[in-house]
Amino acid sequence: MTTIDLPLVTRETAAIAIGSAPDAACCGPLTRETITPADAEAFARRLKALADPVRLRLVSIVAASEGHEACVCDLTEPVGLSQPTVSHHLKILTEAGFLSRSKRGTWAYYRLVPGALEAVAAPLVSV
Amino acid sequence: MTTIDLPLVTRETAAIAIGSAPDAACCGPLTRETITPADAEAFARRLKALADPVRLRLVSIVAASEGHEACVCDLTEPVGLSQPTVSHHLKILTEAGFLSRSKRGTWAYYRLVPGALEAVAAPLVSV
DNA sequence: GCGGAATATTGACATCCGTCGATATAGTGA
DNA sequence: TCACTATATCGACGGATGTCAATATTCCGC
Repeated sequence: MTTIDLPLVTRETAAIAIGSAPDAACCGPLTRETITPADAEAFARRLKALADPVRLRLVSIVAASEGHEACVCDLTEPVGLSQPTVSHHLKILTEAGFLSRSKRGTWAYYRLVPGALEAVAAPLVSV
Repeated sequence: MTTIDLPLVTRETAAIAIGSAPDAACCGPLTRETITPADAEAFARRLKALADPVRLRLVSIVAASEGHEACVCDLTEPVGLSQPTVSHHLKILTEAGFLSRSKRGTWAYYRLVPGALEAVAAPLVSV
């Protein structure tokens, strides 16, 4: 069977998953007006998912892989960590909306969600 | 006396503090080629400094303040935390190169380092 | 120099996080 | 149905992190 698990859709990621304008991440530019506590909480949650050296490498490796996707077995060796740990990091990235998971056979293929990285970068740029 | 504490200059922040081209953050776009473990470590360290709701609010409040600077006494009440905790967060942001500290009298004024936020956002955008 | 105010540092505490080994789950092929 | 493979989940452990009260430090005005 072939199933596709889209990333967990929350109020923050809905705008990205649905529309074609991923710029509406969570909030306007940080430096224009003070961010609300709720928006800060949501934005911090997504940044935290990315703020780990292993997860940054996983995102980078997936994006640079053949067909822009990779299975867990392809990722374990490059990062030098156990399979459960790699699966754990991939789950965090998927739930944060950065990766999507599609299972084909016994393999689970992960790929970058288009616009997700740009969306999290948007509030950081002034103009 | 009046002293100015520039943010801690490391190999990662040196390019920002010195030059006028803050784009050379640490690495090229994440999605173009796989990031090196060392670059991932450095990039994660800077993202982690930003990935906290309180610190995001502090950055936002400082940037939106009069004269683009604020002292600790101005920041304690808005975030609703104790003075030591606010000083702790400001130290983390300063050491990560996002804020600079200048002491005038008993007060310590913090301001946003120009280009620091844009520099951390750069590796996340594809083009 | 002394008292007071603003800030930084210290020490303690609870919680969260990254990691692994062991195990469970799901799919394949014989 | 039965091994075998790939992946996910669980439980445990050590280390990092956010918070506060107490204290130290630094600076100003008198």
